[in-house]
Amino acid sequence: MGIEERKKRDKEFRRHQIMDAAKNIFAKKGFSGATIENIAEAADFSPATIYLYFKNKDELYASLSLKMLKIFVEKIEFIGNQENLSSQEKIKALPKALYQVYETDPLNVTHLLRYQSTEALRNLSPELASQIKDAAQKYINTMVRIFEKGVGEGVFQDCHPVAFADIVWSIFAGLVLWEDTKKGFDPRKDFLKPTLQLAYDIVSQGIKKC
Amino acid sequence: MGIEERKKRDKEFRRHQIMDAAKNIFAKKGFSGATIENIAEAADFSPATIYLYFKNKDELYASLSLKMLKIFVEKIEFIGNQENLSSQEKIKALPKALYQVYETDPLNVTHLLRYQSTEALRNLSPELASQIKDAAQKYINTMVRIFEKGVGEGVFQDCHPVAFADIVWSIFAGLVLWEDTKKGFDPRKDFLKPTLQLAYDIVSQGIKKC
Amino acid sequence: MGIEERKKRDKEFRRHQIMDAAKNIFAKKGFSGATIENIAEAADFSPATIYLYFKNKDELYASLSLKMLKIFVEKIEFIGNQENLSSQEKIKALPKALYQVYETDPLNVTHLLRYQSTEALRNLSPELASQIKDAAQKYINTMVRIFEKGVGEGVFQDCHPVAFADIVWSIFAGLVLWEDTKKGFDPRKDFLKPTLQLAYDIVSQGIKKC
Amino acid sequence: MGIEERKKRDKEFRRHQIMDAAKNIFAKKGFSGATIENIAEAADFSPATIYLYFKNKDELYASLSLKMLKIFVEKIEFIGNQENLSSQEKIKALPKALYQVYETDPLNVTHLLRYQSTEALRNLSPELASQIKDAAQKYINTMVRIFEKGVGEGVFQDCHPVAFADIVWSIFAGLVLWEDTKKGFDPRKDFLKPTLQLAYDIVSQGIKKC
DNA sequence: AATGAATGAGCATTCATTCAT
DNA sequence: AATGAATGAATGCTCATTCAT
Repeated sequence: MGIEERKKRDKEFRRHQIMDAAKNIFAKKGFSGATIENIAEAADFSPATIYLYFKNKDELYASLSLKMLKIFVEKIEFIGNQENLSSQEKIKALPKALYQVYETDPLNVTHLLRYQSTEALRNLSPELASQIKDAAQKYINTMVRIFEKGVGEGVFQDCHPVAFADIVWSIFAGLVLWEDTKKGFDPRKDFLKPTLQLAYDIVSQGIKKC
Repeated sequence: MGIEERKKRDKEFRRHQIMDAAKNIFAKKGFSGATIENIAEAADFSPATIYLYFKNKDELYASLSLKMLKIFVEKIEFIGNQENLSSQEKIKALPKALYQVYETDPLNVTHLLRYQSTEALRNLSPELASQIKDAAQKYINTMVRIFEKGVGEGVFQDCHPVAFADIVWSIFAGLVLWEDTKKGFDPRKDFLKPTLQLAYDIVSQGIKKC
Repeated sequence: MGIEERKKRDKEFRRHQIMDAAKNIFAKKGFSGATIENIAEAADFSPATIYLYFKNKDELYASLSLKMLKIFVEKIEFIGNQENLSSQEKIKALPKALYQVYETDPLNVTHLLRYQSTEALRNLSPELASQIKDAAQKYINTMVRIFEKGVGEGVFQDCHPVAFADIVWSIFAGLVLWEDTKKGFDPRKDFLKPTLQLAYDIVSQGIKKC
Repeated sequence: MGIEERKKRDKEFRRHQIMDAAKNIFAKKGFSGATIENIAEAADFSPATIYLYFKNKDELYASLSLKMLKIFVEKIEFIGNQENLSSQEKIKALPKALYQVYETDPLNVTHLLRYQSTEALRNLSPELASQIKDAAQKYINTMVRIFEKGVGEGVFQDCHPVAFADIVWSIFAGLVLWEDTKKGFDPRKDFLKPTLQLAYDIVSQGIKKC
């Protein structure tokens, strides 16, 4: 009993060891720049061992994405579940929450957002693909719920709630990537935080029922 | 003299021949999926010839991006210059204009937006890099001008104009990529146009001075 | 004692379990196409377990060959021992007998004949190698006896009996492989049986003393 | 004109350079033992260059086989065309001719015969496959012609001529492989030549009309 | 101007085999 | 006896890029 469990935990632990290493390497070198050997080395394993834990490079990368995605979803759900916040306040809470996740690991967040849907994410095992889809769906559901409540309360204008959820996410993704682009030209500049703030201010203002 | 000019025109013509071919191949196969040989073949040249016109694969790709970017800038400038439109109307004109460009060549636009700032765009020749920077700057200038005019007229709330320009662009980029992602899961769905519309409606509403 | 024996039998049983599985996998995928993992799975063991019963992949393969070889030898010896057959008739009985074995498991017979002496069969453990050699020797002895009897009786021409044994075997091997080759070009054709018949008719005619 | 031709010849020359190198490496290490790198090195080229001349390892190997096959076919056709030989004599001339080719390059002949129809020879480009098929067909045609002439003249017994051609080839192939096997057990022994002789003596005797 | 020819450098993945448990 | 876990070693093939002609 104890043995079984310990083995399982060990295995899970090593899986994470690999994912951690991969996270760093991918962030540093990009998806195609990173080699399995790099990752293996960083994880203190042999390349072949990586394949005991992940079907292939794509799935390893996708696992990382999924993990990140889940963190985002959690954050959003947390906001959605806060009974003491008004719908307005929930929208206003978004930029801070999203930025917090971004801050944890800027490179990987940027990466996730950029490669949201590259070839790398096609050809995944069905389970992984559906897990990713689930996470995305959860996000949408939460955002829709927040929005519809506001509409029901008469504080938000009535419009397509899923489209709204899309917009909220896209603003975040778009800004992260765009700021990244700009940083490419001039590395000193980093206005992501205030710009995010502004963007969601505008949005929350823009959906208000006058 | 005439000869000189003809030569130049010829050269420019062949450059475009290559870019056209490249555009299709990149769109079809993605950046790393496309090979110089593919492109050369499509352009009816030998691979080596490509290098007479472009320093390397990255620059070829970046040239394409630049071209697309210029089209966007043009469109935006055109809106900015329309004297008969109010500041409000100019903002409202954005989604249609941007979507029009998108429609021209969805794959390449998506591609441009995704790889805005990948490694591919580092290591460019200084000229090309600065040309891209210029185009981006032009876009920002135009958008800033539109916005500041509205602020001056008291119809827009006062906030950082460059941040506003960033947001406007990011919404577009973000939505295009996100819709592309969603299409990856369910190819039938394509709500880019109405969602863009809604997004800019919200924005134009959100920056209005009450 | 009883326990000892039971253990031995069990072990032998599992050995055969593996060999059976291996036979199928090798036949289906060829020697290099087959993986120990494939075989282990088919035998309901883990790969590591295979190595408790066979030194390595080569030996596992060779064990199979040996088994097949023994079947051939048996058949030939059976013919050799039939007192009621004349030397002539014994030669004439060969094609049917050989074909019968072939029929049992065409893929594995073909395989055995093709890889009779590949690298796979070098590096064997001495015991296995000598067992294979023994089987081959037995075959030769039997064939030589048959032939020499015929010579002694004055019905066969006098020639080198071992060479004769070699020829008899080679015709069989050669035809099996050649028919296999031809089947590669046109899978419908399969004339092995009549061609074997004809070949041994010619031989038995050819060695007759006029 | 001269330039074109010289280029072509050069190219052909390098192709042969590679084939020569490959021949040696394949013979020394076997098909799967040989690596492209080995071959490239032996041919004084880079691995990538090999692929300019051959689609892949399989085709390179098959080209070698084809070459060898053509030599065999030539030899046989030469015999078939010799007007001054009787049908009997033609059959009797076979072992010497076949052995002569064998002697040129025993390793490769053995190899060809062993892998006549391995996976390596599947997946070939249609041209190459058909060339090989053609060569085989030519051999059969020649042998059939020889045999049928003998039948027509009343010196050979009447039997299926293609089967006869198959047998003739199979005896050669079978004996070469079998002698190779035996050499594996005891390298000193090499009785291929006399055994071939004997085999075809038996055959020519066996098909004679009494 | 154009290109045929050549290549260096790179890389995901496979698998037989070992060994601690 | 059985195996889960780990790995060393191996390799065809691709492709951007260069350069002599």
